[in-house]
Amino acid sequence: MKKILDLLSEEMQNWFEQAGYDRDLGRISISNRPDLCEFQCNGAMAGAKKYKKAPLLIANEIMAMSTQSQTYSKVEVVPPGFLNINVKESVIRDYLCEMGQASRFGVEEATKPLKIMIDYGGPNVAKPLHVGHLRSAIIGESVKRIARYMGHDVVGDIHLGDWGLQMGLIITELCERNPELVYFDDTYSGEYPNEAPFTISELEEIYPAASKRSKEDEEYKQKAMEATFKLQNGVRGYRALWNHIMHVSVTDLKKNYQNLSVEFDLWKGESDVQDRIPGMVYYMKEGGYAYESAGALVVDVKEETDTKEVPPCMILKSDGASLYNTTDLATIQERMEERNPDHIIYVVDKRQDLYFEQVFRCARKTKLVGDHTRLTFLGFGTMNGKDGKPFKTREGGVMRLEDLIRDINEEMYRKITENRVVSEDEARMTAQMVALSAIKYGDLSNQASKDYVFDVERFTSFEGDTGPYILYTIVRIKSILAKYREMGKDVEAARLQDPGSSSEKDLMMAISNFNTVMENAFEEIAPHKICAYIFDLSNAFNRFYHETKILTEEDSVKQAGWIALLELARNILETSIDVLGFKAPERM
RNA sequence: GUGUUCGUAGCUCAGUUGGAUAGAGCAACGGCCUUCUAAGCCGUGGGUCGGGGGUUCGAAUCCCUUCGAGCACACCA
Repeated sequence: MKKILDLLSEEMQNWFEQAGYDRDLGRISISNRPDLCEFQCNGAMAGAKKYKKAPLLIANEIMAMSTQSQTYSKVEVVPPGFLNINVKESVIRDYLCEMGQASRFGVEEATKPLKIMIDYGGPNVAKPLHVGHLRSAIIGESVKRIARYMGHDVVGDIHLGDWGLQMGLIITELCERNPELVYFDDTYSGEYPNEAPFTISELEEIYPAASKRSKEDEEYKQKAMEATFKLQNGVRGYRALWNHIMHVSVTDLKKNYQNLSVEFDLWKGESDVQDRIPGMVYYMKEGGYAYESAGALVVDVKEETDTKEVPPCMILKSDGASLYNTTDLATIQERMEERNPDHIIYVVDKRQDLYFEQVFRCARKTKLVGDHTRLTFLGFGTMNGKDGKPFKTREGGVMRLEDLIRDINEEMYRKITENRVVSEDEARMTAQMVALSAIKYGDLSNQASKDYVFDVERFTSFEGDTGPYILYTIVRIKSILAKYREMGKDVEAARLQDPGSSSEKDLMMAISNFNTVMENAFEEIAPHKICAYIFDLSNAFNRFYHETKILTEEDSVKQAGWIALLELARNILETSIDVLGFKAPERM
C-alpha cells in the first residue's frame, strides 16, 4: 500500500510536471506550522534556483491549477513561496479504510524477503546476566521483530560465550572443592551421572571465586589453563562437566530471557565453531591473506581511504591460541555455509566498533562473505545511572538483571495496588507487563547508539513519554470497545466516517503514518522511531478521547465511525508494542 | 597523540536529511472529574541550538576553526 505522503503528493507532482517542472518538486511533507496548514510543499522555492524564476511565481502558477483538486481542500501560497495545503476529509478516511482491510495495516510486505541474522544477547555461561546485557537483548529483539513484521526471514542467534579459559577456571575450582568427583578420575570409564554436581547459584558463585583466585595464584592459573586445554582436547570427564555447566546455565538463561520476552532461534556459541578454526586458519594462510607479525598471525585490513590507523585483524595469538576475532570469523563462515544470509546484524556494545570493523573487513577480504551479504554493526551506548556514570548498585557493584527486574516489578505492583482494587493474581500479572513496558520503552525510546540514563523513577512513572503511558492509552481504548460490545453492538461491523473534528482528523492522520514509520524504522534499524510514533499516536488519541463522548453518542453511524477508528488505533498500537517486545493488559 | 561519537530549556531527550515562530516529557505554576480509567486533558513560564567564522534567498542541520565531554586505539571479550 502506498504511503500516505506519496499518495497525497501525487496530484501536486502532476501539476509540477504539467507546468514543466521536475516532478520531484511536488513532494509534500507534514506541515511544521500546524496553525497554518496540515501539509506543505516547498518545491517552488527549491525549483527557483533550477529554473531561474521567482519562487512566488512558480507557486502561484501551481496554485492556479488547484481549483478542481481531488485531494486538497485548500492550497494557498505564502511568501517567499510556500504552498500550504489542507487535505480533504474523505481522502484521509478512504486511506484509513484501506489500511483496515490491508494485511499489515498498509505495510508493504517485502517482495523479496531477505535472509537476516541477528547476533544479540551474547551472555557468558556460568555468569549471571547483568544490566550490561539488557540493551543487546532489548534492542536485538525489537530489531528482529521489526524485520519479521516487514516480511523478512529473520533468525536470532544468542551467540553464547561458552568456551575458553572461563570454563577451565570453573572446572579447576570444582576440582579443588570436590576432587573425589568421578569426572576427575582418569581411570573411570563408566557413564557419568545425569545430574550436575552443582546448582546454578553454586555455579554463579564458583566462577568469580575461581577468577579471583587465578589472578592471585599463578599455580592455580596454570592449572586452569591446563584444564582448558584438556577440555578442548576432549578429555571425557571434562567434557561431561562442560555439558553439565552448559545445561544448568542455559536453563537459567532461558528463564531469564523469557521474563524479558526475548526469544532466540539459535543458541549457538563460541564452542560450536571451534572445530572449524584450524581449517579456516589454514585457508587464510594458503590464500595468502594471513601472515605472521610479531609472532601472531594477522590479516591486514587497512584501506586507502582510512583516515585513521586500522590495526591488522589478529587471527591467532603468538602462543597459537585463538581469540575473539577468530571465533567471530569462524562464526561468519558457519553462518554463510549454513544459511547464506543477505544481512547479518550485530547488536553489540559500541565500544567494540573497531573490532567489528576489522572483523568485517577481514571477512570480506578473505572472501568468507560475498558482496551480496551486508554486515552491520549496530553498536549501542552505555546504560548509565542518574549520575551519568555506568549503572551500578547502591553499593557500587554490578547490578544483576534479575534484581533490577524484580525491583521494578515490585515498584509497579505497589503502584497498581495503591490506586486500584484488584486481585492479587491480576495485580502481579499486570505489574509484570507494565514493568516490562517501562524497561523496554525506556531503553528503546532512546537512539540505540547513544548512551542513556536509566532513571528508574522516570521509567516507572505512569506519566509522560513512558511505556506505562502507552499501555494506559491502549487499556482505555480496550475498555471502550469492551463496553460497546456489552451494549450488544458489533465492533467488526463498524465503518469509518469522515472526521468531524480537528482532534479526530489529527488522530486519523497519526494513524495513517503507520506504514511510513514502520518501513523507515526497519530501513534505519531504529526502534526509537516507533516509540516516538506511538507516543504521538497516544497523545492524539487522548486528546480525541477527552473531547468525544463515544458511548453516549446517539447517532449510531457516527458512533460506529468512532468505534472503527478506535479499533484501528488499538490494532496499530498493539502491533507497534509487539514489535518493540511487550504487551498490554486488558485492565490496569 | 590519532581516530570517533557527541554538545539543543533546570533535568532527560526529539528534530522528518537545508525551510516559516527550534519541539516533547519531567520538574515549576494555573485550570478541568455527578458522564467511556484524572495513570488523563487544557494553559503559563522557561533557549545566544557550546563559541566564532563561512556557504545562500534561508543553517540546530553542510564546510572550516575553537572550547568541552565520552569512547576506542593488535596478543581481553
